[in-house]
Amino acid sequence: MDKVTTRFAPSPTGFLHMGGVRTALYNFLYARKNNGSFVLRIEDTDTARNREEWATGLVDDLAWLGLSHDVFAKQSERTQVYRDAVKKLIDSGHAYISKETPTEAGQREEVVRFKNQNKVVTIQDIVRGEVKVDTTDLKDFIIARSINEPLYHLAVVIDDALMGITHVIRGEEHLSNTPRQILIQEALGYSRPVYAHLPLMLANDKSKLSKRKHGEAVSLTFYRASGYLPHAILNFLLLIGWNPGTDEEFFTLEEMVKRFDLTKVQKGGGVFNVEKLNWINKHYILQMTQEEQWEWIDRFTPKEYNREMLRRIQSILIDRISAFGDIQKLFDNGEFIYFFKNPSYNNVSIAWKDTSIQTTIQHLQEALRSLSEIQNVRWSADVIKESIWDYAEQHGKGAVLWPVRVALTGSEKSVDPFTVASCIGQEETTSRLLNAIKHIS
RNA sequence: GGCCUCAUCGUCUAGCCUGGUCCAGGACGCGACCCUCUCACGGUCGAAACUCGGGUUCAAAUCCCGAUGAGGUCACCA
Repeated sequence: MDKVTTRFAPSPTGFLHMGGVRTALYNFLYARKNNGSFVLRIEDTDTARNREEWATGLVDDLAWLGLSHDVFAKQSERTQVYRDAVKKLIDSGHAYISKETPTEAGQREEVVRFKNQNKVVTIQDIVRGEVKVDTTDLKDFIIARSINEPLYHLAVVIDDALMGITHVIRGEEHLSNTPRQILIQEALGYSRPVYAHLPLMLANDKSKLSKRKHGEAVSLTFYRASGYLPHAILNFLLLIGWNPGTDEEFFTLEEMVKRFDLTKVQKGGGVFNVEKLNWINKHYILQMTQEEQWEWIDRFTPKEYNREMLRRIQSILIDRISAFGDIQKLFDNGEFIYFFKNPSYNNVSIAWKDTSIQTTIQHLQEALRSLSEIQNVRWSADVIKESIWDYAEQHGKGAVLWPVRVALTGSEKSVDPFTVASCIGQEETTSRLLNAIKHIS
């Protein structure tokens, strides 16, 4: 039996989108599972729309995801192969040169059309089962703009055959195109690969995920830039359209390879839902070591934020984010900025509920007093808490702790006062308490 | 519009092939409560679905037919 060979064949006309990533993943997994070969083929026959940087980006994105390929090819470097095939088709009477009247700029006066025999094609699709299509209404479709310029369907068929692709795993949008490819395939005397048409990756409105319609948030680039982990993305995408039939949700790449099974692929399209991605990403962030987390935090946080403080509040940050890009969003929203600069008390009430100003000042002064008794070397959240806890319990935790916390943060919502105090240090804590007292006096 | 595909909680889905164990299971999200000075985390509990109509059968989410709905595709794009 032939060695299992799959391929991912994107065209470099834009960013790699999430549907494409899943297609790549499934192809990769199926090849690896069967000790086969995974081909990455850049489909750049449309010279007008291709751009080299997109091709480079595609390769880079796949590498970042860890979806390594065994064979790399570019259609633009294979023109001779296509030319030979076109000649062969014409010589054998399966295709002919046709005179045309161009209706748009760039169109040729002569193109190569396939001579359609109008037969019924029956496809055995792994995920869809048997699909029968009458190819009559395809007419004599165009397969090349000229002998040197093959069109998509022709190039795909030739490449798949010559590269020994055994399994064509691609999105359902190609199901309708399959009959015409099979026609070309048969005319060229190639054997037919196994087809598996994957359910579509849908947007919230249930239509096919597309950049034009749904914006940047459909491209891998967006998630990469937002600090999502490559493996979390793969794990998330894996589960849209496939599942192991158990309740398991997390898989290492090795487990994916071992468990993946084309016959368990879903038929219905699946909506790309970010909440679940966030949850999976968070799960993997929590699995990282502190050092690993730090590398990402450092990379995704603007330089102006003090790294020493950033390190101190690492676990707090990790607690609040689902992707590393969220850190900047948090800071941009004004959250946690009290770790980096003095708070202002202008838009916040320092006193707790209906506690009087007098009493609040008393509490703040008491906090100041007991905190000043802590030896600087012992300055830590636990010690700080211990030093004011009894007093707070006696006089009402809200009445005491709220003003202390607001004095330190200038915010109604924040991390607890003990942690904040321990992070900003004894001197700064003292200074902020003093400022707060001054502010309400 | 022609052709093709699909149809279980808001979303991802298990179950469907091999009808009964399903007044339909899990997860995300959501809600409530607990924890708690606030926020977040965490814990507990909860609401939430078999598109509709026929048929087959003692019995249908599961099989058959039809309707409806949704999506895809019909380029000298891929």
